[in-house]
Amino acid sequence: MARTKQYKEEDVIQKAMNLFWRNGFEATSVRMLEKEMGINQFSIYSSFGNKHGVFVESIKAYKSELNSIRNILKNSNNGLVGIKQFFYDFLEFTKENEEGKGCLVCNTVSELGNKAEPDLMVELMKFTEELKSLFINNLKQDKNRSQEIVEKEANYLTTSMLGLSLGSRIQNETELEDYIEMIFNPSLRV
Amino acid sequence: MARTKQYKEEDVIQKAMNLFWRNGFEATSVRMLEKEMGINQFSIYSSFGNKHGVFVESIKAYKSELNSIRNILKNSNNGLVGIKQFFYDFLEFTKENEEGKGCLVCNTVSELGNKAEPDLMVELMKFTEELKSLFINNLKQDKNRSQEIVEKEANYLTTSMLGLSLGSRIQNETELEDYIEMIFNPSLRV
DNA sequence: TATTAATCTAAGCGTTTGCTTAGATAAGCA
DNA sequence: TGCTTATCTAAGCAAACGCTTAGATTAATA
Repeated sequence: MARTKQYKEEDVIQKAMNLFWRNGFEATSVRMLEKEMGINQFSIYSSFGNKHGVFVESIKAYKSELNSIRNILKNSNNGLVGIKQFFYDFLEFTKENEEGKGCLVCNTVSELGNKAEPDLMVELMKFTEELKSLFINNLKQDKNRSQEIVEKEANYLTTSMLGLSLGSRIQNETELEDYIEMIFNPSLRV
Repeated sequence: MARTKQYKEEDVIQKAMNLFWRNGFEATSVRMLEKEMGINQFSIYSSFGNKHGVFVESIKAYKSELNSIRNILKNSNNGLVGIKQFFYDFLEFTKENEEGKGCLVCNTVSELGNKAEPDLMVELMKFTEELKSLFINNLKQDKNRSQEIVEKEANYLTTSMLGLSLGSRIQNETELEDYIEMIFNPSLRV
């Protein structure tokens, strides 16, 4: 028969993901991927088709990387407290290995916007929707909330996560802590 | 003597800014700038040095474009009400000419992060700081707020603006309105 | 051990990138 | 009107881009 692969695709995607996370899609070249993934361009293209294919798989890997903190939220049954914890967990998550990377999905939305390829767009949207539904679950755990207000609060929390992602890239710890604390213990009212 | 310029630099920068706003820095090529600005590459380079120079001037132009709604906030003396109005004004601003562009400064922060050239970074940071100081001014207009809480609230509002910018690129009107309303009329509390 | 076929290396494909330059053009002063 | 000189056009530079391909290598089967 024939020769066997000298790498596991999940291993090299993990490395590709970290590169995309640091640099974004456009600013990451196939030559850079080659070095970081530790395999030749031929192998990259035979395994993933093209650069876009590597990226889509990286996004999927990112989402399962996020599963650890996602599951903490999913398994919590303490309503808002669990959501607040998720905000702090997420902030820690963005700082692992290297600071100022933010969230890969949010970064991608910002970089490509509505110009993302359909299959990629699906992955990005699923991310936001899943987040929102997790928020809704936990919001419902605190009784005496109407369906209507839960929906509004979930929309608010989802967009707030986008702010946290972008904020984590340029703001200091105090500013970010003030941000999270103010979300869950607000003092503003018009 | 010699020939005179056939274009005003402020005019062509305005057009460059719109292109950068739609596409981001990397995804905007000098050939695209050439067409959009209506002048030859030679003129671009003799007027602005290089692509980066065009971009820095575009960021400055963007900031003065934002002056109209910035001044509404600056001249307001109704505290939080003025800040809330600014959030809505900003949302309208991001939709002018074309939807889903977000805020050029926020987009740039997301694209380049801490890899931005120093002179560009200065412009980006000035933007955030100025925003924060405007918020502080208005927060102080509502009496019985301590200096300490004003600082926290300003940090919160600044990061919230980042969320609004990114949100404006992917979320619908309802989600965005829920977001703003919840900021200024919060129902969450842990 | 010889055969087979997938995986490897490395060179190279055509395009596009940011930027430069030689020569044509034209505007103001003598 | 003729000279001067900055601005224009358009061609072209090296480097980097995403991607392909020919040929060497290697592991599993017969």
